[in-house]
Amino acid sequence: MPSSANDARVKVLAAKFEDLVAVGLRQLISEDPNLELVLTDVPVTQIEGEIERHEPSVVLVNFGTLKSPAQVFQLHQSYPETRIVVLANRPTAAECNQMLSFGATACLSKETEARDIINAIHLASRGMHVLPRSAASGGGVDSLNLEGSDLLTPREADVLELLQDGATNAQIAHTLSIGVETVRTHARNIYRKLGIASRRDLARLGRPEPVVVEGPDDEATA
Amino acid sequence: MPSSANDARVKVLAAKFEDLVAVGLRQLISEDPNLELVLTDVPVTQIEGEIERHEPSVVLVNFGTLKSPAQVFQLHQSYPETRIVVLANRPTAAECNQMLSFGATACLSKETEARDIINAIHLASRGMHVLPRSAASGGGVDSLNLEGSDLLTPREADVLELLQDGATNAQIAHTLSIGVETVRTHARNIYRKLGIASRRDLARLGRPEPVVVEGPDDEATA
DNA sequence: AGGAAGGGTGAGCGCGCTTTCACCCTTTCT
DNA sequence: AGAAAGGGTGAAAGCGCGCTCACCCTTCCT
Repeated sequence: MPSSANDARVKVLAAKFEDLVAVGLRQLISEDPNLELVLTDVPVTQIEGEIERHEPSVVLVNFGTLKSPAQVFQLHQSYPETRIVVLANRPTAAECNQMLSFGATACLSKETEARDIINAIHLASRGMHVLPRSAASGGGVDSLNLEGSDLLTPREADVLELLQDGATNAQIAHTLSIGVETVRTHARNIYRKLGIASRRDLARLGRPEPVVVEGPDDEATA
Repeated sequence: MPSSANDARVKVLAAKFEDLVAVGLRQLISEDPNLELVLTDVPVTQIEGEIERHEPSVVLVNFGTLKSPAQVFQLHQSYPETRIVVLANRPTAAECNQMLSFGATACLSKETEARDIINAIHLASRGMHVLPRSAASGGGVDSLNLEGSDLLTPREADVLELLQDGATNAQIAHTLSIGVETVRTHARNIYRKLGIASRRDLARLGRPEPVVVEGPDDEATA
């Protein structure tokens, strides 16, 4: 064996899955001496907290139970060191690419063979991307049009950043030197693309602990 | 009993690599009981023939020694069942995506850890895509622009198909109901994108055995 | 030598996306 | 109730890309 003790076991955290899937994951991961399952059945609302607590290398999330596709984005923003592996039922190429563009490292079908899921976890733990057959390959040179579906435009990314800082539309408009109506348009498109409904969804997704004690503003009124 | 003897060992064929890399590959693959290395050090000009002879599930090709990026495309066209794993020195995201769009199943850096290369071979043998860290992930929602670099447009794919059939520019123009000048423009762009110089390169790439005995024409003058 | 092919450049048209803004409405919070 | 935010629609301008074609040149092959 070239490598056995050069690094600790890969810590894996699994979100909530269907019972059968969860049992299978537990079994498979426990069988691999190089994988360590630190926690399973984590509800989507508590993933951030548990990542903070256990600092896993890989987190397995269930596409079907995500609050929104944007949760992957938020997880990646909050914990860029943690590799996100998305398990979906029958992911389309578009879905996989959206997941990747939101920061996921791998996107797998739940129909994937067990050994391949384990392989993918290993690869993902070291940053490599794994995608199912369907994605990234349509059959030839032509029929290939992944990417570009629900990605944020550069301007939308600008607005998103300020949105995450808690700025109002008027503040964003002033900062970017554009009109408030334009900011509202960008915000609408961001919400639609990220699959959320409001800036409060954004805030909720981004923060592990809500801690909204309704206190006075701290620094926003610079 | 997830899977143990439900399928034969995965047959792997390795193209010509640097000596050290080749030795390492041989050692690694022979260590894996589920992998079978059928042939190594295959020169690029003989890959087609050896694929035909051994029918491997996976072929490892060396990006640096490819005749052109289009060789991957040609291999995929000729043997769609064989998964192509490209090993490159330090592949850029663009290169990896070009390889994928040309039909490769995985694109790896030679710096990849040994166990990950083996994992990737397994995943690739079942059609899953594996990409290095650098590819498919730029950092966030914005800086992400993979794909769309050197892909053929639908019209170019039309022209390529006829080009592969050996049609002249005039015949292609007539078939597609466009002008010869337009065909020449498409052809130029195809050659540039595929990294080749002429339709004869295309023909050479597509045929396992060159058989250019410098003799009289055999079939061109149909 | 003549024809086919290839390389370079540029031009026009159409389509889709991005960015900007405007107007309408409802919902939510204070 | 008023302000902020959100949803829907639409429109105009700009940009890039794909497709089409044209003109110039050189190279290759017979």
